[in-house]
Amino acid sequence: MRKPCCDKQDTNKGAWSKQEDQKLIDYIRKHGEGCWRTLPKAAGLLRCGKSCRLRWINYLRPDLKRGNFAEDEEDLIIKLHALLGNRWSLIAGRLPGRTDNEVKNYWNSHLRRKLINMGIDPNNHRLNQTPPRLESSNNVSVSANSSGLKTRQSPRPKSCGGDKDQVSDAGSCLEDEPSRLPDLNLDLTISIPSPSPAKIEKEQKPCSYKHDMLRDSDIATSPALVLFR
DNA sequence: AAATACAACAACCGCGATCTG
DNA sequence: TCAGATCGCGGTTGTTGTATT
Repeated sequence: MRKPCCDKQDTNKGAWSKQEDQKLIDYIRKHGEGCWRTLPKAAGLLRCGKSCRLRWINYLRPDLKRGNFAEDEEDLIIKLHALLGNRWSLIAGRLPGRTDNEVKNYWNSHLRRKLINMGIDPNNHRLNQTPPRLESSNNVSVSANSSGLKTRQSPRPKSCGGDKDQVSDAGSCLEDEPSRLPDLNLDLTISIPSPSPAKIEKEQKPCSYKHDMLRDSDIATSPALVLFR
C-alpha cells in the first residue's frame, strides 16, 4: 500500500561524501528547509529525502553545537528523561544545538550505563534493589559528575530493545511512587533555551505535531514535575 | 604487531501522525 | 470524508576508531 519513500535503486546509501554535504548545504542555504521529497532531485543528490533531512538535521545544520556534553547538559537530559521517557526530540528541544539523535546516542552509550553503575534503573530512574557491581561510589545523586565514565563492563546487549515497553512510562513511574525515588533533584528551572530556527518555524505552523503539543503545556502541568518543583 | 572486544555515533528503517487534494 | 503523500520520531543496525590482550 504505502510506497517506499524513494526509489531505492537510484539512491546512494551509507556515509555522505563532502560533495554531497556541500550540495545539500548550498541548496538549503538558497531555498531553505522543507519539501524533503523533492529536495534531492532539485539539489542534484542521489539520496532519498529522508536521508537528506536526517543529514541536515543531525549533522549539517549551522546551529549545531557538537562536541562533548557538558555536565549541566547531562543533568538536564537525565532529569528530562525521568520526566518524559524516550521522547528524544522533546528532550533535544530543550538542549540548544543538540539533536534528538545525538541525545539518544549519548544516552545509550554514556548516561544509561552511568545510571546503571550508580545503581539506578535507567528505565524508571529508581534505585535498583540489587545494584550491579558498583565501580564507583554509592553516590546515588543523579547529578553526579561525568568524569571517568570510560568503564569496561559486561558486553552491551545486541540492542537496546526491551526498553520499548518500559521507557515511555518513566514519567508515570515517577507519578506512581514518588516516595521510592532517588534524590533526583528535578529542578527544571534551568533556563529554557530558545528554540532552533527549525523549531520556531514548526511552532508557527497552525497545526503542530503531537510531540510539540506535549512540550511546554505538558511539562508545566506534569504531576511529576509539580511534585519536584 | 595482530587479533579481538568494546565504545561511539552516523545512518537506516518502519511506523504513526498530519497534511492535502 | 477519505486515501495517498509527506514528515518526523524512536528503535535499531552498521561502520569506524580505540583499547586491551
